[in-house]
Amino acid sequence: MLNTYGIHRAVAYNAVMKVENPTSRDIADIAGVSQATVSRALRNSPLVRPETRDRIQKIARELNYFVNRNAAGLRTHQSNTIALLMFDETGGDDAQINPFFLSMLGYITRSAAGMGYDVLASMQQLTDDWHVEYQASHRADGLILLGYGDYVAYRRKLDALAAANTRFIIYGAVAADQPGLSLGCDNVRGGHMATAHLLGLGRRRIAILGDISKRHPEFAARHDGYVAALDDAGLEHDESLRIFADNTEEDAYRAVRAFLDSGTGFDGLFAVTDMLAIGAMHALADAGRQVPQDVSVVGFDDLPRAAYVNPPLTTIQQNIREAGEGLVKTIVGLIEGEDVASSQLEPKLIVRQSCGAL
Amino acid sequence: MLNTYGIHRAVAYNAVMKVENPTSRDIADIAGVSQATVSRALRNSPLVRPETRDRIQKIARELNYFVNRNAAGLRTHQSNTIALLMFDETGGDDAQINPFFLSMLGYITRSAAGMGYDVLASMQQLTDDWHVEYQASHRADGLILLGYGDYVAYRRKLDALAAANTRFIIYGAVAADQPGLSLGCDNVRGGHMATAHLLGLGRRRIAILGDISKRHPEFAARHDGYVAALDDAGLEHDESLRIFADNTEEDAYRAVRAFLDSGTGFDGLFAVTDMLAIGAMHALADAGRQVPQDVSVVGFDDLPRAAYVNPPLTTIQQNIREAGEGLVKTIVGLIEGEDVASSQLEPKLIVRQSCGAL
DNA sequence: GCACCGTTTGACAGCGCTGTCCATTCAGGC
DNA sequence: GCCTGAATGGACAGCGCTGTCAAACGGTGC
Repeated sequence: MLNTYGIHRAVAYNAVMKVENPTSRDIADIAGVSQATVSRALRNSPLVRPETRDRIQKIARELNYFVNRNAAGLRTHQSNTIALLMFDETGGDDAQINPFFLSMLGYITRSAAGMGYDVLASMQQLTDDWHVEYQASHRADGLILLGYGDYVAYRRKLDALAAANTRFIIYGAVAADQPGLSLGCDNVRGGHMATAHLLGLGRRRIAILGDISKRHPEFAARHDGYVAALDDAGLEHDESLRIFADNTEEDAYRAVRAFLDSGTGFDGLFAVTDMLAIGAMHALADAGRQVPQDVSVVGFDDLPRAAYVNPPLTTIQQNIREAGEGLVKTIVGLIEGEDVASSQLEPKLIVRQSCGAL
Repeated sequence: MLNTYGIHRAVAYNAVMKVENPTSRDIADIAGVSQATVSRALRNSPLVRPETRDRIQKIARELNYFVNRNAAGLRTHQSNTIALLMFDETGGDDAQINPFFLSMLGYITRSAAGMGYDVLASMQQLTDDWHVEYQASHRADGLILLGYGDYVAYRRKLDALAAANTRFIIYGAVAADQPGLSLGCDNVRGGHMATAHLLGLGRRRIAILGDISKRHPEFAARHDGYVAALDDAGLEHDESLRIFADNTEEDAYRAVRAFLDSGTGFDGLFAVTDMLAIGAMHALADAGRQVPQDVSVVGFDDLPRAAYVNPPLTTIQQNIREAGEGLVKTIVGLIEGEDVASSQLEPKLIVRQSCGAL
């Protein structure tokens, strides 16, 4: 390949000859215009005459030419890429990851593509500061964090990101003094809905299942909604109806079995996630309790499987599509200098057969 | 920010001052070496004295400097990125996507990270030639394709990729004359294992559930294994025991209900995926058939939920971890000019309670 | 003291693109 | 015919890095 201008490799182009890894200069030589004009034409600049533009674009298409993103990115100081970081703090067992994330990933990549952005995906345990690097190295213009697991453990990261001036948005976990943008479902409202539904069916002894500590702000918020609903109904909330479980099906199973063994009476159960609800329903079934007659169960998330467990699970749906699209729209807005803010999405009660009137 | 050499913005550096978006030149000025030396030091070149290297790296760390990937990529003509394209041809309902993919994604991103590569994720319906662009635009050095759905529909894409000299590897779908590299589970062997297991339990009327047409080469291969196992046992395979279903739980449910209504007798069922098996088990239960007594069921994939359905599902496990890591290792090998080849992974029979002796 | 050599560093070009500034062209008005 | 201004395209610099080549440096042996 000659690169001496004037004897450029593509000058001798004709309909037959193809250039192997064409650059905009090759296209320019073939089209008989300057390289700058090619650049403009391909970005649909109004500065080039439509006929010229079309001719150039046609040649580019024929030669399978695409703008070199490294060069463009170097020049413009942006990558048109957002990094999607999935924090996996459940202990590293991939098989247990909430399939919810996969749907989200789909909506995120598609709506990012629609806005001209690529998505760099990463799933890791928390190590030191790998996440700061994405923006500093110009690989991504902004970050979306899908935190899953222990909030306390990654709160430090949020502070580090904020300190490094990184543009980021976090899904779900929202604590009052948290830096950066966030988007999540209105967990308080969701918890309220779930509990109010059980109350509406005449249930009075409603247990809550999950880790509602500060480690999981979203679960804690669901608990707040639960308490508020009880309060609205004029009921005290009974601390003995709190069942702790890590967010896995197995742990929920164990916890509910143990709770049943303890003999505490209850007629309703609000599990802070569907995975927990499903584990709980197995435990109830294995202990000979009828769902929904003896105990009515409400979950949270509306996993695909929620509709197929036995009985089908009443749950609170997070609008995954809105969430994914909202995350992208917000982070892109932040990148492009618009005025954006954190927001919450409305949860929705999905009624199925795991709840019944007393 | 002054960029005139000699009055460079970072020249006046002292322990307190920090540069905002440092470049290697800033580091050089501060360290009192040339920019080239900084570049070398950060890549651990043996050409720089260890003390100099350490000093430079320390400064870089302090200033939160990271190599600009666009600039490096422009210079070296590579991006150290692989694109992961998830073909979604199931009709676009994200909720039904196989959670299998999510685990895979985890292994892929982690092993890519371990080899110094980032992963660009994309989930799309098939459009024209978007996937060719990744390499041509220097956004990715190679592609991993996780095809899901209709093979016929994306076979055209594989040919286009091959024609454009794109480096790619496809997971799962393997047809004899297919271009490019592939890695998948040995589906014939898996189908054989599943069927042989049922035969070993005394089952003789074994139905097969799924779309085993050429649209799904991996399912067709599982069917081949099924036929081979029957053959090994001296049994004819009975075409009336083929139950067609799209790869969703609901469709499997409907198909099996219809099959039961048709009155064809059977005592074993090999579902070509776990999702199908789960739908089938619901259908059997709702029709009053006992699993495993009346009908023993084997699935394929070993989804996380397979262990938690009722009864727990006997299935063929694809080693997702090996698969994810193998895909990355192979595509990186291809990118870096090593001698790599397509390969198949050994499936494994996971025995649970959905099968029993007759 | 000097030529020689290995080690370490610096100077420099240029990867392919975009944005700025300048040159050319042409239509229309005088 | 000449001037003006809009429309169109070209020249050029430089984004931040890496690889090549050459220079400087500090021993070593004669």
